[in-house]
Amino acid sequence: MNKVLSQFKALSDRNRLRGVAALMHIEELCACQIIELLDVTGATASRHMGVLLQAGLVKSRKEGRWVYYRLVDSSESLLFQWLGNELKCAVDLETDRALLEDIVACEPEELCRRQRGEACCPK
Amino acid sequence: MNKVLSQFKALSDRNRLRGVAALMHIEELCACQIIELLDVTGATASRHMGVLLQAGLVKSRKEGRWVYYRLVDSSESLLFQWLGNELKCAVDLETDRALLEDIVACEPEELCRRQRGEACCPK
DNA sequence: TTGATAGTTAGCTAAATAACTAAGTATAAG
DNA sequence: CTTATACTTAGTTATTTAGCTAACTATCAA
Repeated sequence: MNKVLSQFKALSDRNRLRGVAALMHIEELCACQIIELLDVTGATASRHMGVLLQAGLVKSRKEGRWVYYRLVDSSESLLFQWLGNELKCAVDLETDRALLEDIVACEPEELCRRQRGEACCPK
Repeated sequence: MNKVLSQFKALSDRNRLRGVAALMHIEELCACQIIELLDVTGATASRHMGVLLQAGLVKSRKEGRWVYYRLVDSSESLLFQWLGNELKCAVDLETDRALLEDIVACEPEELCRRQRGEACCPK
């Protein structure tokens, strides 16, 4: 039951759940995109994604300096089906969904530039 | 997403998950049976069941001095289906399942007698 | 090779939480 | 009415954890 427990623990944090919800919409997100979405430091985002990785809910791939995350293959499981249904109508995720649109409109490079204070793409 | 979050939080504690797992086997359990299963004080068991109640995962009914718990009606949901599947093979729940058999073999009255130190039913 | 950048790890602090004991509430029994 | 009993609530303590800053690693560019 340790695996199940670690998965519930991973999903029982608001920011991590927001990250998972985002990945149910966008398929793949760069670390810097998650930082932008959650509005936390890179360190915090990294640790959150680490928890999701450890729990086996998310996988990552590294491409140059960038790390990309997506849901694991078993994300068709009943758990994710249930979660998708529950979150479908979540009012408090609407701002996230809008924010996500802006975020994916940016290339990671531009986003990172923005994050270190240099003016960049729309919004 | 607050409801989902509270459900994940409720399920992300080992003792609460053990309680839910037990209720997936037995249908209805008295508070004193849960105390016995988890081997915690009454206060602790009560608070745990309170969390599960608040999260809408469990319901309770009072009968005289006894309080009985069972899963909510929607326990056929995909979440519980998934959970049932995951826990089916959980090795570390086997002792719980054996313990449960002993526990339900006792009437609550006998069990409570045992809990306050008086000798009682088998085991 | 040197410097910049994306992300992770380490160390710290503040907040959340699980456990206990003790006090309180509600029901049954004498 | 009084006492015992089943459970809950309040208050305390110890552990866990989410957040930050700072230091570190790895990759890219000049």
